[in-house]
Amino acid sequence: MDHLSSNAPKGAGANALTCKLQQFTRLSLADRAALERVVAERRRTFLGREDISREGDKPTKIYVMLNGWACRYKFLEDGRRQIVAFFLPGDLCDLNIFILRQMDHSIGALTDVTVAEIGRDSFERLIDDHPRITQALWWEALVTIAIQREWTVNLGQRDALERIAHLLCELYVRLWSAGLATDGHCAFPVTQSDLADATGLSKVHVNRTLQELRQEGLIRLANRQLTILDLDRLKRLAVFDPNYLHLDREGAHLDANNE
Amino acid sequence: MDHLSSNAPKGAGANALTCKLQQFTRLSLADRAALERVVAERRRTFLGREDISREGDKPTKIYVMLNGWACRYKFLEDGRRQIVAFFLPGDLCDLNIFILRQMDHSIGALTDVTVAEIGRDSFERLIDDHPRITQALWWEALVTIAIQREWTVNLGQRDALERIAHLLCELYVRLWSAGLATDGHCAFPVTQSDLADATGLSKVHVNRTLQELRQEGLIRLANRQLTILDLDRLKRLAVFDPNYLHLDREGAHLDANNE
DNA sequence: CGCGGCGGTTAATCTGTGTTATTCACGCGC
DNA sequence: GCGCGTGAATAACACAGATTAACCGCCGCG
Repeated sequence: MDHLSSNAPKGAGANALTCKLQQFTRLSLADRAALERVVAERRRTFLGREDISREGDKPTKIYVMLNGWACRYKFLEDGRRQIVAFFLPGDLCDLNIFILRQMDHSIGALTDVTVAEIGRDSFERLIDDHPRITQALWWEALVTIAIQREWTVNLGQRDALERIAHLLCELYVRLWSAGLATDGHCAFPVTQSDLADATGLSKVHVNRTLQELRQEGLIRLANRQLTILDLDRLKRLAVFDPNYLHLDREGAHLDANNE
Repeated sequence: MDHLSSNAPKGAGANALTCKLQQFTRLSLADRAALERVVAERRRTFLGREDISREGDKPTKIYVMLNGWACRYKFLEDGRRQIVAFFLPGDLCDLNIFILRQMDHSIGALTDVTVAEIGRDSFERLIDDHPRITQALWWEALVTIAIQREWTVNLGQRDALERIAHLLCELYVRLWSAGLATDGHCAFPVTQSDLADATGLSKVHVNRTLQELRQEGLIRLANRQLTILDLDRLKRLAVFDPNYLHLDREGAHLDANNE
């Protein structure tokens, strides 16, 4: 087991999706079983750095991330690259993607990755039979858009320090909500070069900025493991308002129990 | 009629939505009639600079822009403001917005604006009865997301000149596809200050950059009217690839005729 | 009629971040 | 064991774009 696959903690598995959707709405046993079934139907694995889907491809499947990290990215013709989103376990790509004739961006694996491929038919059966899942999936999609908007704000308004701090906050909270982080600690398999492509900074400056966060006693980051030492202070520094992640489920915040 | 309302050309009206959706799919007479009906049900107008909906509000309606320009924006706590999207006639805000408990951003009118408010029920009736409209609306939503991603790329990778050029290209093409631009000419009611908030540049630098575009003979911009003098060159400068707007309707590109 | 505010323009100065380059540590394949 | 590629860490220097400030024209308003 190399350093890449070790970035995907146990306990993730098919549950990451279920776990995340339950942040929004209660799911019945039947709902959860249906999710597990659909997700188990057809799996694929990709190696780190491999493309999961490429700009120009005709989209035919919905992918659900089960394990590992990936990213959406776009190249400009002259080679510049922008990462526009990170995929974490439990995330899934645009529900309606097959409406479009071709992908306008690529999806690349950052670590070794396992995905579930869901065909159009299975997907339609799932949402026809399980209204709560449907609702939860739409919520997931809206959060994805909200995140994209927040990235626009991040790149447009925040300076380097705030920018990286904000990204760390977001990823930490998202991992936490998928059950993949505790006590300020999580896997973090993103290289400084990837961070540069995601934040629109040079990798040299990403390095400088990470040093600063370390020296401020805000984070520890080494060996693809991140520890946030003072989340509150990091949030304040980043002007991070978790609102846009819409994680607030009415009343039932903590009970991931059976219905 | 003041200079604000003059920015919304005639011929827009309820048709802007229909016109745009037909870029993607053929709509039958019945489809189009249904669209007109829903859009005529309940209208509201807003003055320039007025907020159409505010961060924190509970979303209950879907808005369709009929006339005028608006924008989505977010404030950071310390007052910095980022415009994350422009709304043009024919655009509509997130279809599923009522799934969320509160808005995570605001929508503000840039000019005087007319919108159609569509309630949940009317909307559900519309999509139940008109599968082609449903498909076209999803397509519209996917394009909105794709635009948001492209803005991320724009802010992350392009320098000031490319950035503004890119935004001008996007807005021109979108207006054109809504039937609101011809021969390189369109209304452009966005102040330099708004442009600054949208591109993440200072307004001084926006001014300098617009000068440069003018001196290069690429655009004419005055009195809230934009003329693009050399679209091809502007696109090349901006590294603009219209792919992400997904405007390609199979075969039938130009026939807006009856079915 | 004069005043104030907004949008646009220009200039001088400062700074955050990019660029280029070098070095080090580590793991991998041969 | 050696060479190589990749990720990380620093340093010196350059520059795109921010900041601040002043000024103009226009329009609406008292």
